[in-house]
Amino acid sequence: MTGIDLNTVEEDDGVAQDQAVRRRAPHSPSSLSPSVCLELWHACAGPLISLPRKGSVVVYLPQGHLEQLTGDCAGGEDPANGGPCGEPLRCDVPPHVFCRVVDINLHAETATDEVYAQLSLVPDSEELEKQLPEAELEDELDPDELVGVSKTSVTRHMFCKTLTASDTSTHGGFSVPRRAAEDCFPPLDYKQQRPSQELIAKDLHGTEWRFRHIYRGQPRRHLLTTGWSAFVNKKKLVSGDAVLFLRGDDGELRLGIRRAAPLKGGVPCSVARGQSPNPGAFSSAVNAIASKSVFHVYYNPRTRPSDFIVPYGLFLKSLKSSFSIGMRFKTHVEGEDAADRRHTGLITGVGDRDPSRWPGSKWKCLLVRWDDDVETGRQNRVSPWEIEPAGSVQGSNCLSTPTSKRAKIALSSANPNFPVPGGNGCPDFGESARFQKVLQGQEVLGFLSPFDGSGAANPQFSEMRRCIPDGGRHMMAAAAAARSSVRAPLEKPDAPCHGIGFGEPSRFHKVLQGQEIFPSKQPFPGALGDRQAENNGGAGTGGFTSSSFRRVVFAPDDGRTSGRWPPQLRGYNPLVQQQSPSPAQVSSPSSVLMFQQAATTPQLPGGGDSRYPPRRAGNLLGAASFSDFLGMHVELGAFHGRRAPTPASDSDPREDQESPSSGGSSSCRLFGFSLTETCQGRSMVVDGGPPSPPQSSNEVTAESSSPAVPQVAAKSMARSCTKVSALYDLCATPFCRSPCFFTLL
Amino acid sequence: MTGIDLNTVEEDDGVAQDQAVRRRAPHSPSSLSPSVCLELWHACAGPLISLPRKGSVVVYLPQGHLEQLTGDCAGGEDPANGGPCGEPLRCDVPPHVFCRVVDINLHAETATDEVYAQLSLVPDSEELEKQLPEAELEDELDPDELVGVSKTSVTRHMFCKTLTASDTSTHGGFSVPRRAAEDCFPPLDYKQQRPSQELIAKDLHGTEWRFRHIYRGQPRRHLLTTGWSAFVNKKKLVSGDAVLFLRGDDGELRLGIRRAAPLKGGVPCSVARGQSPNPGAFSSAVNAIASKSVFHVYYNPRTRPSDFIVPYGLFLKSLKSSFSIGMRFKTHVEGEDAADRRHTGLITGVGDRDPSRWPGSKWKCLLVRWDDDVETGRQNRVSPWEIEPAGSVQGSNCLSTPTSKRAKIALSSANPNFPVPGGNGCPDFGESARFQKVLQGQEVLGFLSPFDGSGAANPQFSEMRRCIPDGGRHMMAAAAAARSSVRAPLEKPDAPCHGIGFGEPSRFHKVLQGQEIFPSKQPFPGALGDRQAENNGGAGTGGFTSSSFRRVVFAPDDGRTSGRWPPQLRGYNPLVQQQSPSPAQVSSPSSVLMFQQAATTPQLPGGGDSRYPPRRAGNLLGAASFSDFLGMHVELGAFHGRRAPTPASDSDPREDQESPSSGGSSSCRLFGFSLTETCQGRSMVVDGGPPSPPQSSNEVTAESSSPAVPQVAAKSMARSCTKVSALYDLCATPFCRSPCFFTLL
DNA sequence: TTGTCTCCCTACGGGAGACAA
DNA sequence: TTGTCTCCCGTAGGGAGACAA
Repeated sequence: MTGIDLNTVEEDDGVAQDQAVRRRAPHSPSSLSPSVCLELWHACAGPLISLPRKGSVVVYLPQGHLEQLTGDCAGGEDPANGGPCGEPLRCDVPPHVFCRVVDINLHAETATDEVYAQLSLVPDSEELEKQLPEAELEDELDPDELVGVSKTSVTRHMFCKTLTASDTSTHGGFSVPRRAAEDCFPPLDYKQQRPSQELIAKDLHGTEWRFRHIYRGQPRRHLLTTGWSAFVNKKKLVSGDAVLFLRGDDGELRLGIRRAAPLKGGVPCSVARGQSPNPGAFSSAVNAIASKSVFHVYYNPRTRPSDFIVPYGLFLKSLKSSFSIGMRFKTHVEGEDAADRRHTGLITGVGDRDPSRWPGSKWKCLLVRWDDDVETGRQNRVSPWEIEPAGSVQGSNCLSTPTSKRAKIALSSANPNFPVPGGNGCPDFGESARFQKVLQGQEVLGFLSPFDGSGAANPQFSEMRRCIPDGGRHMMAAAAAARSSVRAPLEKPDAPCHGIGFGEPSRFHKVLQGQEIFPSKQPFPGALGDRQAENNGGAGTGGFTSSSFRRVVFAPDDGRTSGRWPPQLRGYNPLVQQQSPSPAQVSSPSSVLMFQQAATTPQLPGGGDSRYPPRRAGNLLGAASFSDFLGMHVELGAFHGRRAPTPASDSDPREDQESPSSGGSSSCRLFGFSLTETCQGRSMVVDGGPPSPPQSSNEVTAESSSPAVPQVAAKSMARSCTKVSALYDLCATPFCRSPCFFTLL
Repeated sequence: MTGIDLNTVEEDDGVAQDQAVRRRAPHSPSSLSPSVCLELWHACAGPLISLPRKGSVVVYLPQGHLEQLTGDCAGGEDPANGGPCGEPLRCDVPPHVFCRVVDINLHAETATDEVYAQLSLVPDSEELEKQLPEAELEDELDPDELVGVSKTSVTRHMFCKTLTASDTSTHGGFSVPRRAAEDCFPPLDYKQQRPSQELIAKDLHGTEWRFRHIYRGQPRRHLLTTGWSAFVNKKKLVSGDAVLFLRGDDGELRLGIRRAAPLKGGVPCSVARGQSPNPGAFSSAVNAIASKSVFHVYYNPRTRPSDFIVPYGLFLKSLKSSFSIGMRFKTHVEGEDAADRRHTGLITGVGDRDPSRWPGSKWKCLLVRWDDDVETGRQNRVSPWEIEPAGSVQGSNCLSTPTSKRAKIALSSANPNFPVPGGNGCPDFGESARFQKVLQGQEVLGFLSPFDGSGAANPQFSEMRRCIPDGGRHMMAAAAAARSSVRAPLEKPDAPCHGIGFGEPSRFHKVLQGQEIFPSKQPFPGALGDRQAENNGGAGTGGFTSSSFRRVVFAPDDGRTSGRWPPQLRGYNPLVQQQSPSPAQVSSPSSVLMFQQAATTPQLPGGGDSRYPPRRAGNLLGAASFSDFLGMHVELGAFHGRRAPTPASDSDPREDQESPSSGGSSSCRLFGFSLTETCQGRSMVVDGGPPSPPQSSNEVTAESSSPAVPQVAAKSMARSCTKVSALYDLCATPFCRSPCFFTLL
């Protein structure tokens, strides 16, 4: 009311009665503007959303597609009925169609702001088959950027808050968490008795929203008042939904929504997306496959994952895996109604789901019996890439055999909910409720302390690697799938695998709910403060020495490129890796999540608010970067879940020293796996030849285009990537199980 | 507030928060309920809306269809560019496809309440060609009911009011015109100090709306208060929109909307109607034609008329008409932006619009130059059925030659805006603004005094009939259409044309705006009152003697069967015709239109409110019946427009005597054309044989199945119908030009 | 630090008669 | 007869500090 242009509640249905309030940005009429909105899109989609990158290869399973389109994927039915075979649909397509992702378009529903993506696929099997032997791992490691992700995107500050009842009530405004306001909003003139300003934020559609931002009350707090209720009403926000603010480097505010539940009563998605009815979608796909032309699938982060589009690497891995009757497995099944749960079961059969139409299809080729039969309606058929072998196995899967070291580490964890760092080769997710939260799409912050600095033994690593079967590699375009054969990929099975810690348990818990604050007004200093130095020496995490390297680490565009190797994994100069800062102090539990990415103007850690010590390297990855880890190729979320939080408390970084995995060595590590040592001491066997350097190496170098970065960094990177690919094979964890949440609406 | 269940303003987008307010009628879940909603549909569509009846034959012009779908109908382009021929669309369909209307489904947009109809067409050329020689006129006169129109539909009372600013303001309710309230709403207990009641009305979707109806104020007036603003908000009504209430015989209230302008910001119609995109619509039509299977076109009363579906009869007539270069014509062109205007022009060329793809097509085969070139964007090509020969003709079109009498009559009109009754054979529309209103879909009440009671000569009629060219009759299913041959339509250009009066000018004006009240709480008495008798003698209009005849006139189902011959024209017993009542006094100008159709309980004209004298026959037709005249076969609106209002003032029926056209003769007349006289003195030349009696004659007789109606009435009717069919041929007036407003969305 | 509550106050809008076209 | 105005009044809801978790 103090001179600020007030927003009024507008009527619905597009009859804008108050044109002055919401103004469409002239430069972004209807599609998403390239840079900021990409970040916003991913922020709204949630960190678990991974998209294949443009140019990557996926496996399209028409059988699964058809089942989903015909609503026949409910599962739990008699497996003998053959699924949707009764229908007179032409299905003269192979069961596995290799496709190249030629385009990815990010969209947001006009009515609901719900984000979705359209993937354009082109059948591409011949080329793939030719390239297979060499391209296999390369493909998994290909660090190309996700399409559309701006490489020049810049530092952003953002926060995400789940709306409270007060936030959505008609009577008040929006209570802005203090640090969020300080970090994302322009500073107020606190000298005034009741400082206030007008904020203008653009949503995904480029529509401007104006809010009065005031700092008042006793005690003082930040509030959005005028304009807020209009926004709530217009977006039909309810308590439980989350809003996120994102500040670009230019100071421009972006505003996103993540709803707790899909907005009811809206236009059906298929209509809103101009999608033809279901049967047509499939037939068009079939036609496109026959003519090797492009077809489209829609990706909705909200809908139940469907695995009829599988990342190439994951599919390869599932082919390599040997699943035999009697083998126990575990997976993560997302029920339609209940929260996500982790389930285990027993493989009771292996066979085609539709022998007549798609013989040899891997789609739902495994018959399983779940341990908890109480929950009916669960599918008794799964696809190989949906599951992973579990603990006590009758079959011969070495993944289930933890090394003695790991077992010891795991046992050292007093809290079963938070397994000790390092985990084991067949990791346990611990208490499932945590993952529940994670899988609901709440934020997961980067708790990956990339490397713990120890160059300890890595035989375990190669050992596990050796166990990965690679049979089925030649079944690529197969109409008949073979059972996987065992193959030893690594000659040195004892690669070290040191885990790194998460934060202290409660914090970890909160973060998994997406409510954690990662406070830091400015990114991390070029020079290390005391606590950082302490971390470097004690916990073995490295600090940064130059902002250019930091930029490599935090490159925000990477933070949006789910399904890709995050820069940290593409290759890492050990020098750089030793300089990761220590984690910042974690604020009290709240429903606010803050993202902190790269800073253009590095600051001393002690600068700003000294109450918040610099964060450690793991945190530096940030939620956005962490979402990379949940991508298709490296489902690092699995690692994440397996990891125990680091014993180091944020309030006392010295606790890092107590981490069993932080042995003080300075080797390059990833989640406790010492990558550098693996590279140094052992040679990796990558299918008949040295690993080809990832394409991205130069790119990353160029990105962090400091002349100080030698070309050798790229080579190191390449080796690291190779190791990571081995890691990837180890990571067929529940997070990997549903790597892509594709759905054709 | 007095115990009535209040409606609250609900939120939009279907998230019904107040379920109690709007309740979906259990028996009409989503489609229109048969009886009441049919009337409501037509009421909402407006009286100018004419649909072909089920089973009738139309001509489908794929060329026009395609042009509309591809947005190529804007016209005004260089005619040499050939239109949309550049596109690679298959067009192996004949230019004229005769189709039978196998189904008509009435719909209403969920979001906007906008009414539309879906027509199901089946190509039917062979049958037609066989039946042509005999079926030609029969088809035109076929009095079958419009599909779905219940023949048992009963008396309804309805009114339509254009909303005022007060009606739509947030501050008040809806001011109900007194007579409307008394006629349509249940009576209030006027003994109370402030009588009120709750009204429940269902809209087109069956949704119930509740309103508090109160009678208060000083002076007293009827108001809808509580619930009204909710309705206004929900329907997004604005000042200028019209609401109509319709009371069924069961007392059930129906509620419709007729918007002044299409609701902006709504869902595109094509989406709302589940219609595939444009190109698909055409190809499906093409396929259906090839396979002689059904296809659908959508009819939207709001959209710009498109003539790619033409009534069979009209098409035939256009084939018979001779259009030659240099001939002047007139038409009614509805501009996209401006109001509807009448235009004249000169035919400058005759030739195929797309010689390569549709040689011989009549579609836009006439090149024209408009008289007023100022308005750009006008199509310089028209189809023959869009125009009519106009005044000064180089060709030999008798229609353009006014009789001396008519000229005299026209001159006798002091007010050029309201030409005297009778008009002339080549009528002038007079001031176009009036017709603007009519064509905007506002109500047009029945000003047709069907027959003036005299059984006088009808030579003029047969003369006109004789003039009907029959060339082109054998071009029916032609892929190559022949140019129509020139032929002298009338041998006696000076046939008498006696007009009958409309109301007094201002009233006429109001009615053309659709705002006239035709007050009468109950239909018209069996016995004539004084004024009625006065009218009968003076103006030559007949009064009714029995309610059964009256029922013929007012049959409500007829009022919904646009595009058919109204019963009055199917055949009329002169005895009956002499008994048409005189017009009731017209109330003061208002924005209310009341419909009064057949009454089950006849009342004395002097009964009820004596301030409102009985109406004359012309008014008795009522708007609903009048809409028949605007149908495809007889676009009587043209006549109507041509007619001058009767000089007889409603307040003084004796003025009828002053009408130059009501010269006291007692001949059977239609809009000044003495039908009986025409029929008697001249023989009709109908293509090698006497005119076959229209099918409708018996039917009408049966409809007015009073035993008092002798069979001779049917014969007389037949003759009248024949005459009318000749009239029809004469009536290729602007109203005829766009007889069907078909559009494929 | 922030969610919720209560108080205060304004604006909106519904209902009524007044008044005039 | 009815469109508009103005008055009256109830209520929704926005903004503020109080208070407590």
